[in-house]
Amino acid sequence: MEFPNHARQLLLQLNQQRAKGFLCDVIIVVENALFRAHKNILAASSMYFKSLMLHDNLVNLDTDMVNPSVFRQVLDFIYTGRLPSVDQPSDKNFNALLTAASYLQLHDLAALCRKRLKGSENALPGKSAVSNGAWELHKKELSTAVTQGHVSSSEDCDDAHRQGEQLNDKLSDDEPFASSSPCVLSAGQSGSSNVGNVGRGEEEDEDDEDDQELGLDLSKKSPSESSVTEEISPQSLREESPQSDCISGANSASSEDCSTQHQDLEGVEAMDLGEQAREQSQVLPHADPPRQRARQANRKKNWPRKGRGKMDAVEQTTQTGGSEESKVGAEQPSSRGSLSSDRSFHCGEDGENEKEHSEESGQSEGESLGANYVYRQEGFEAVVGDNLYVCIPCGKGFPSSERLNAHVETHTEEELCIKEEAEDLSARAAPAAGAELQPFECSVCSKSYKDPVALRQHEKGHWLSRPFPCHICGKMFTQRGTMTRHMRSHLGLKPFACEECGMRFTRQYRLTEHMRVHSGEKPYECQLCGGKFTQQRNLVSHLRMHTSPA
DNA sequence: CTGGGGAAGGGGCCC
DNA sequence: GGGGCCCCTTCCCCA
Repeated sequence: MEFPNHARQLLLQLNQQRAKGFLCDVIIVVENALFRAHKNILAASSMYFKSLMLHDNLVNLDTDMVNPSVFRQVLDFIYTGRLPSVDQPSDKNFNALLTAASYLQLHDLAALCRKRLKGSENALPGKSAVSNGAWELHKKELSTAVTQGHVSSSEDCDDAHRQGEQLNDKLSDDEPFASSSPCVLSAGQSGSSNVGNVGRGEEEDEDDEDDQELGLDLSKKSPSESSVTEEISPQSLREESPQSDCISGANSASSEDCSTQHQDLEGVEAMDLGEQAREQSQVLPHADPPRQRARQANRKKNWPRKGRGKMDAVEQTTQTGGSEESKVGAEQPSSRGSLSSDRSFHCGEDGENEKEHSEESGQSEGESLGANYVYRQEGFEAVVGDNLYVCIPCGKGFPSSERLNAHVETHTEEELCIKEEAEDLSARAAPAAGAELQPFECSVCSKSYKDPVALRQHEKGHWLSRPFPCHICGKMFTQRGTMTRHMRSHLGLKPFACEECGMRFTRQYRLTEHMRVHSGEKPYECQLCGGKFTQQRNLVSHLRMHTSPA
């Protein structure tokens, strides 16, 4: 007995989830475009992806091999088994697709492209026939992988390699990049990052130092993490909550999906989100092993339970089948001056939703205004065409962040001063009649304005000194390093692992600090009372207690 | 309920 | 660009 459309329905759902960013657990970076997807699906489609998905939530692809528009088609193919909905796909397009498919070891897509290219030499083959053939092959392979359950992160390299050989046998062709052995690529299993390796083709090099040569390498590794590299980062589950799907504007998920995703998914999510969340936690019963171990260790050693704030909140909502909204609430940035980052990106077609979320979460209009202060990402094509990076002050669009940054520098300080003065004057001229009349406060300097337009005008000045935007949330940073570090937290990349308890950190310093928990070292001593502390910041906090008036 | 301590997250800044 | 450190902040636990 077999339900005939089961695999197809499953893929359809997955593709819709991708369109929504729901449960997406990996981000693929292609030039300036970010694509969200499911590790399972990518790993089931390509040995190359499979080897990369084990350890990284961020994959950086070689832009010589694939560009954003081609990868979009590739991704559509992976999720649908169909060629992209291009009216008249040119041979050039198929060549680009073939290159990308070969590079990514998507053998069925490569075969399809070759078939199409060969066919075009004679006569155009029946498109539907080709698509159906591809679909049958694709469906068979994917459904097998999917029904096996979650692609085990601990699945060994031999298995991957075996399957790769099978695929290669099946499609034994002159794959230009098929020699990229997954086993070599997955050197990360022994502790090195794959992010930087992506796209290096046959020039594999296990030297860690080379890992950072390409693109964004946010995954700097701990010197010793062999014991934990195979775990799914709990952060990845948190960070890539459905609310983060704004990035999935880049996913496109083909126009037909976008047009239907709301109808289809709203029902699904309204009814089943909690169920799915529960299922997710069932699939990953040890979704947070490092922390669990840490807590166990704490209990064992009678340490206080670790307070993890936001993560705990998310964990609770997940365990109880919490709604998307509740997760968002738990994820709100708490730091001062935050530009409401987690709300500030959204699907291009989802503007209404963003408004709804803002209202639901009780933000003031001024807060939600932060949503406008982002560099345009993929998904905003309808607004700014190819120039996705927009200079806020002057509104000009640029095709890349680099071009935008170069442009931003052309705004002179003089120009800024004039603007600032004008803003100050208008601010002073406004009646000082209390917060009700000036409810829009600058997130940087706390100046208040009576309307969002004035506030926005004022805040422009701040951004020019913050030339490094986060490509995920749009938040601006003064230094590239800070932005990179910030990106790590988005992506759940915590390369520094504690050998004792498995807890992971985004910064080496944090790990050093944390290790004192295990060693019992308390190097910071209060000169007034002799109290000792593991963290200097806690000593500072403690000293305030001494100095503050009783 | 409250305040203090422990532990952790994030941003700024300097080197 | 990365490391180290500082600051502010949050959350949890416990007395």
